[in-house]
Amino acid sequence: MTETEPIVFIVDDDDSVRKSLTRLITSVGLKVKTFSSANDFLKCDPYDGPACLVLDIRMPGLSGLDLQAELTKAQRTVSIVFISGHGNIPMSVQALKAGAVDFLEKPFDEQALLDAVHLAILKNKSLRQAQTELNQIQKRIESLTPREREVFSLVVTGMLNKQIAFEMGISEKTIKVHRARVMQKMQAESLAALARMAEKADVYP
Amino acid sequence: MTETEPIVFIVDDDDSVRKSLTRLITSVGLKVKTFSSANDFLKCDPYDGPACLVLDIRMPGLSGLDLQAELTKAQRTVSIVFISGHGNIPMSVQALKAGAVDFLEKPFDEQALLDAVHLAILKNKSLRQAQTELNQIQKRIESLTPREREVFSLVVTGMLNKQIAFEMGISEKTIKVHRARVMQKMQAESLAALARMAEKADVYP
DNA sequence: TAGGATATGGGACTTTGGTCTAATAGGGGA
DNA sequence: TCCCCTATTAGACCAAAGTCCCATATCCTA
Repeated sequence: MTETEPIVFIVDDDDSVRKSLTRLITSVGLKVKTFSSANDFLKCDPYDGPACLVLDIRMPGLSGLDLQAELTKAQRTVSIVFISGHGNIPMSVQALKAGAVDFLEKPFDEQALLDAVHLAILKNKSLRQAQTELNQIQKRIESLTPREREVFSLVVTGMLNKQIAFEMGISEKTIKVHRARVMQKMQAESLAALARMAEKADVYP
Repeated sequence: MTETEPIVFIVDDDDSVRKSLTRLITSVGLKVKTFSSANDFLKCDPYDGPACLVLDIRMPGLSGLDLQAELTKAQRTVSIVFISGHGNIPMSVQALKAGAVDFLEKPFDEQALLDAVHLAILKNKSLRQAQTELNQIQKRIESLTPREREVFSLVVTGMLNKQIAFEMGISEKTIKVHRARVMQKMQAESLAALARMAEKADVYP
């Protein structure tokens, strides 16, 4: 597994802002890709790696907040640092409540922006990691047959095969069969590992 | 276990604001307690139940943000809804980054405030619940002897007693003894339950 | 209609975990 | 000095889980 390089996306309709941001961010060795509108960014291929988005609030067409909403809807995980020339409090509140990493006013302190970008990349990395892990677990759960899923959810509560058999009204022998398949399909080498997966996938109420 | 009643604390130096807020919030059946300064609130006994704090930003003495910082430092879990007459973007950003539930500008929409308060109470409830659960688990972990803790962390990775014994260079028999004590002290009725506790307490890297 | 996936079970066997009793040994506090 | 906690181990035994190999009965699809 190669460590993918982080990319900083910049979406701002102002050409000079894009240029100065690019200069600033590339100066610390980060890769940059710029877009002059939210729609351009939405049209581009979702980047499969740690990504940060430096996003202007006020733009013709889709606004920064609109873009944020679209990305959330499309389940594209980018960590956003907002920059605004004429923002207001409700905007900043909405942005942060929707998960933005920071919200800076123009003219911003260069170091503050770089800090925010680095933090966003870090957060994005761990977010992506947690997400892919969860996806894998859920995909495995989907590969279970209905009966296996039933056994799975009872097993991870700590019930004995005997008890599960009674609960489901079938033989303990059959539970063993299902259970073995669950362990195999979930790729769990131990009950402890299975329980951890269940915990992450929120199988418990 | 009796369900403790939620309380809405109001901290604002303006008498008339306190009064109108109290009227509004009690009108939906919530209990209210008011304070005219941040220090007064800090001096009062930490309430052990779901709590929401409606907090003014600008006040003589400690500001709302100062109070938020103090509460965080003191590990007092209250969910905060900020209200501000003369706030600005950096303030709102700081407040939300520090975990505030909402940040409303005066004059605020009454329904918006009530919604925020209700949301804050909900969040506070689940926060408190997760916290007390975590505390219990950590207290139990602390009650383990060093050797037991070692066995604990190896057990929850799914290792067999035999493997743990080899890893620790002692007899499998001893592992069984430690393991039994771990289950007892952690109040886990099954390996699955133990693994879930370990997951919550972040025993894994 | 043949084959695959699913669900169900039995028999026989091994490994693993849990429990009970009992014992030894060192460190530290009353 | 004596007792408690901690750590260590043994033997005996039972319960639980996992693993073979096997068989039957659906249901759905190619």
